[in-house]
Amino acid sequence: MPELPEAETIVRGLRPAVGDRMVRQAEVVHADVLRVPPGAFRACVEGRTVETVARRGKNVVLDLDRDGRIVVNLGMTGRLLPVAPGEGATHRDSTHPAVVFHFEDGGALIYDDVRRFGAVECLDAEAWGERDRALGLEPLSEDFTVDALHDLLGRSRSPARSWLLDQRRVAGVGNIYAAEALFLAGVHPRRPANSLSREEAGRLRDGIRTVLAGAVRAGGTTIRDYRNAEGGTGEFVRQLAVYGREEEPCPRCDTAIVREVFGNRSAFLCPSCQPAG
DNA sequence: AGTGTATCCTGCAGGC
DNA sequence: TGCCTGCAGGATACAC
Repeated sequence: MPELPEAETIVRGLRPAVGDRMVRQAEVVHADVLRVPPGAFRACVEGRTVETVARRGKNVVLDLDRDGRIVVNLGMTGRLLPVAPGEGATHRDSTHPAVVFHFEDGGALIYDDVRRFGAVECLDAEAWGERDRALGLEPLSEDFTVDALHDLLGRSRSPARSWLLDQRRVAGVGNIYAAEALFLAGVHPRRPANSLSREEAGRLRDGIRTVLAGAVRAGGTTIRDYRNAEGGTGEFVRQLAVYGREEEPCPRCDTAIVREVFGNRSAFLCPSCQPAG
């Protein structure tokens, strides 16, 4: 998906576009991105006002009046496309609309998703609290310390890459940034999480923050589908060291980058900078 | 507890 | 041109 930097970029683009607007009607084009029947979803959102836009992990959170929230997980190909009032509730980049929020002022917000792996939910305070607690540390927050990371890593023997993809531990890292962070830390993706020394945990913490912050600055990474709220691409792809660069030279040592498949996903690594256990 | 596998769905690139 | 296979920023459920 859109990982943390893409979600953050979308949130920043959406803020000026959707704040203080009342949802007059939610048009459900593809109910499979909902987790409840369309009628229940519509009843939850219609007549409520979007107050602010936030992010939690990879999720875009639209805060509603009366303590409700629209929570959007963009899956692999989800997009949130705002439409200004008077533009007719369509968007030139919307090829596969799944849910269209029609605002009272004539504007709209389109949730578009080619593969429909994403999810759009309307949660009350309690359900959101539960969801929030199920998600792990925010990697760009102050809480994400070396001690916290090292302690969490120590509780699991799963491979470091799989560990990073689990949103219950650290929220927001996906396959691209896991590959990049592990490269920066010099840690092989298959290394058991609990085998990382404190020093390695420190490098991993720094690597995660460096790569996520850099990607936010570049507006995210567009491989194919990702677009920000303005329909533009993310330029971090130029700065990727290993992801998608099989057989290309490692930027640090020129050794050929290797692709290894495990846990159903491709891992990319430099066999020289990231030695196996 | 961890892992391999399958599933949801569509589109695109590459090989023949 | 067309057909086929493999692949994709995610998440989950299942059998070992």
